[in-house]
Amino acid sequence: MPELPEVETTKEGIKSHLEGQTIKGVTVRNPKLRIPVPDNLDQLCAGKKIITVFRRAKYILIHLTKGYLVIHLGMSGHLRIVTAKSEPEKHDHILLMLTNGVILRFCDPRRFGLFLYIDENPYQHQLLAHLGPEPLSNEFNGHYLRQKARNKNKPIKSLIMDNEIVVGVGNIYATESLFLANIHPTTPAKILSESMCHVLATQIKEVLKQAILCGGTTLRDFYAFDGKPGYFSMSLKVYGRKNQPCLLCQHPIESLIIAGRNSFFCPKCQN
DNA sequence: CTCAGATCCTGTGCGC
DNA sequence: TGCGCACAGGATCTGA
Repeated sequence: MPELPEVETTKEGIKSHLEGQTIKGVTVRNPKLRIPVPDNLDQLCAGKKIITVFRRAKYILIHLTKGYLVIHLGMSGHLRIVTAKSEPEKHDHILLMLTNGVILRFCDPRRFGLFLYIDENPYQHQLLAHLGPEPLSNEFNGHYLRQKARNKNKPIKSLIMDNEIVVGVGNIYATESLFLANIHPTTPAKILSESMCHVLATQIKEVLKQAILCGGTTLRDFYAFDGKPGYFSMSLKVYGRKNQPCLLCQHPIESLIIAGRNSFFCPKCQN
């Protein structure tokens, strides 16, 4: 489900409900996630205060008076702010209860997500230590992308979805930004000129910014902290539009599997 | 090292 | 209406 805009929307939504509050306790209803939830999570969290809530890549980080919670939504996860009387449902695996009666609920049907506690600086943790730059930072630009692409033979779509190159660009936004940049998704990364890399980096930033403004993309199961969908799906230009006319030239949109992921493109506009 | 493919898991949506 | 199959927004591991 979530790419960077959805995670950003979630983080922004829960932030004000959590910061400054104290954790009463944690209920783990199902610890079986991509990495098992620590079985002493309740002891690790109870009584601690939440200092800040922030995001790095697709991870949501909760800085406690001591230690951090590291949350990843995987493919199908979402977080929701609810009140104590709200009954948890089947896939609500973790309930983080605050002393003021508010509960943060972690729901993840496919269980590809994560909910961990770490003591150390999260940026040094195994999961985050090797991540590339944030796509909306100045560090990520055409020159940087060209340097990373120049010796890579793999499709440009796979390159921009590689978290060590740039974080947060998943299948939808990789597909959309390549369309906006007029670059065919299977183009070997190394043949892209610096100016094409500049256009691509610019379009990645644009499409992510627009999606964040819309509250993310809801295709099927993404809902924000308050249960509302994201509206960027209205703005998708190629994703999911196989056989429909290209919005620029009317040629039917085609699809291809690239590195196991469905990819949509206009063969005329993206040559 | 580089890249493609399989894999973890459940729900949904489609075709028969 | 019911059933089975293909597919889904991610990330990591394996092996060619």
